[in-house]
Amino acid sequence: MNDQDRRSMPLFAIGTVMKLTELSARQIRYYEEHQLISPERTTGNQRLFSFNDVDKLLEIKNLLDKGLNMAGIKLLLTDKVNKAAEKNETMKITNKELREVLRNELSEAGRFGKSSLRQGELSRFFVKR
Amino acid sequence: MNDQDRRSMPLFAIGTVMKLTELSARQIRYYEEHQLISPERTTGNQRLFSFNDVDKLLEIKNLLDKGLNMAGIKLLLTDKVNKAAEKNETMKITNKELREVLRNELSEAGRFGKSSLRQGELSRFFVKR
DNA sequence: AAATTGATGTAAGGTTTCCTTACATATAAT
DNA sequence: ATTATATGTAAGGAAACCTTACATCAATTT
Repeated sequence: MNDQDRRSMPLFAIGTVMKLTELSARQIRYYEEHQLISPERTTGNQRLFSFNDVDKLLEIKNLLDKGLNMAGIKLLLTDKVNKAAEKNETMKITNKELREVLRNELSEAGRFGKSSLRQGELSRFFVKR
Repeated sequence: MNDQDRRSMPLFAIGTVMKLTELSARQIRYYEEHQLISPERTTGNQRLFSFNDVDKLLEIKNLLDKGLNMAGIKLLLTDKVNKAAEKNETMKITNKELREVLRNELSEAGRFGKSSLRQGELSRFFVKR
């Protein structure tokens, strides 16, 4: 079993994810509805989230705090742009530029919630190689 | 938040732990009853297990496979012996000897279950420093 | 300004998972 | 043979989760 397998293992119930991310169940389900995440299900249809899912949710939260809407967040998180970028120089630049543009359009922001876990932090559960 | 905090965070419902360890709920609760683990609880009294708990359960499973009984496992896992050993040369030796004795009393063992996760493996979720 | 859209709250009714307690069982120890 | 150990199983109840639907409130659009 490699890291990627571990990161995508269905582990957490939604209650745990709520605490981990400080998002409401409504929000989490809403983001799933809009295909930002797609947690596995138990045989009884209950959601089980992976580390990847939680990391994504933390990133979503981060971008929400900065004022982005679903569309923007989707653009930044969606495979389309980011994954394509990894394999394509031109895309990579486009992606970078996109991030810049979005970043510049942000309100100066800065006020953080009282989140106990910051975006990307859960990743440290994993071994970096 | 440091590694130890992360390792002891209450994260997993018992169903998840069952899959992770391939132990029955009955077994897991039994080991708690006998103070081998002590998972947190939700406000509604449902168990939430940490990485440490799961790692311990995997170790318990390992020792079970080797024919140890609760008493032996308890000796090997319990703070008393191991933690004390870290700080005391004499104890350390005693502990080592104890391990030897127990090891020698094992049936030659060897047959493993079809466990998808081996003892210690979950630890790799964490950063080793 | 009024209507629409986007994002989240909340409530109802139902299902699944988990809880404890208790008793059954099989193997091992005495 | 009896007792102890470790686990299975079942019952009844509580907690957590599910979907659906409607409410709300801010931001857009008309």
